[in-house]
Amino acid sequence: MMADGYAAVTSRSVAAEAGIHAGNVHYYFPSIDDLFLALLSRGADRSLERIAAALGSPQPFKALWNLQATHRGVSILDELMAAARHRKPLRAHVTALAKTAHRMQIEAIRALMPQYDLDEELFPPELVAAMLQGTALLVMRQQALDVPAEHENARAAAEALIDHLESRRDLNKGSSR
Amino acid sequence: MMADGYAAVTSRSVAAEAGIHAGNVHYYFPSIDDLFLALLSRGADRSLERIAAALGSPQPFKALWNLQATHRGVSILDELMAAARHRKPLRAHVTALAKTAHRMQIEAIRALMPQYDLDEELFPPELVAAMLQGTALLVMRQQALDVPAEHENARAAAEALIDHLESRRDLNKGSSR
DNA sequence: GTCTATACATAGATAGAC
DNA sequence: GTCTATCTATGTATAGAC
Repeated sequence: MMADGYAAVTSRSVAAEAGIHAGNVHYYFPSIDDLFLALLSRGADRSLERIAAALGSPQPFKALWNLQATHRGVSILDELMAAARHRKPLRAHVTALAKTAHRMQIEAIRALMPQYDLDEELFPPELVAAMLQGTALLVMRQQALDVPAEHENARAAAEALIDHLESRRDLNKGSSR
Repeated sequence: MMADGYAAVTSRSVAAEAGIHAGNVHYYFPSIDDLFLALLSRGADRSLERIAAALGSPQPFKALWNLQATHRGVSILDELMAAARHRKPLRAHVTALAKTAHRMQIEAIRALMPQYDLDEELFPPELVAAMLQGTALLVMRQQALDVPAEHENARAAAEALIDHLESRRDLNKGSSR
């Protein structure tokens, strides 16, 4: 799926990859959508756990960035979202996961905002979340498309900015003691 | 394509939509990839023109945001990028367009940076471009997935931030005269 | 230029042997 | 549980009538 897109995931291609025979795929996953749903639900739990862990870590923004700008699961969900556009049975499940992940982040970021010393008028949690996740998504996509040199600058600059925010947060924590 | 994903674009579905017959689609577009390529190349010129116009407008960041967070062409390119992952003939053309658009923006933003009063150490042009485009991409996607209320906050906050940057730029221009 | 008909390949899914 | 075989549907593409 990652190499050739969701449309390349067929009973036969999956069977070939797994070293079994095509009919057998339907024994475990009656329909192909069931296979995607299994992939999604297995990934969903892990994904939400990882986000929760990142949000509770010592450097939440940095951890969230690392998750969304480097983790394979993000690209898989990206592909599943593309698949959900023409596979109706998937759609509700994918959107539900996206919404849950979104709300988790909004609430956690809202609680963290005071520590990061950002103007909350200009940077409400919804925007911070969208900027963080959106920038990560774009960098991941550039990486998939471009020659390596193209996206490295953006990635490095994003990490430097986040490190800057984290170090400012550390200062705030120190001064509030 | 926008409603059901690129995989729903078939000789028959296109013919039905156009009110003609399936074989006729292949008369104009020998293969389906040719159809996608035609769509891409027609969109590419327009798209680059629109980006150039935005970058040269009185409020470049705002214009770029409006283009990338509201324009239909962005979603089409998004879908074509998904298609390019498993349709090899498309891949080179899609990446070429993405690269060209990317470089145009980087160069223009680099020239504009001094006016926007941003710390260029923290915000190099590559990062500004990635944040702007990435945030727009995410908001567009939220809009496609969520109930309307979900993405409105992020969109409104992004626009307020950009308006803030634009007004600060106007002040700089005024004081430099 | 548009239609009908059709060849060909591949996908989804099921049945039944082993 | 895994295999083979097969049905059915759909998509790509071509040929030839109108």
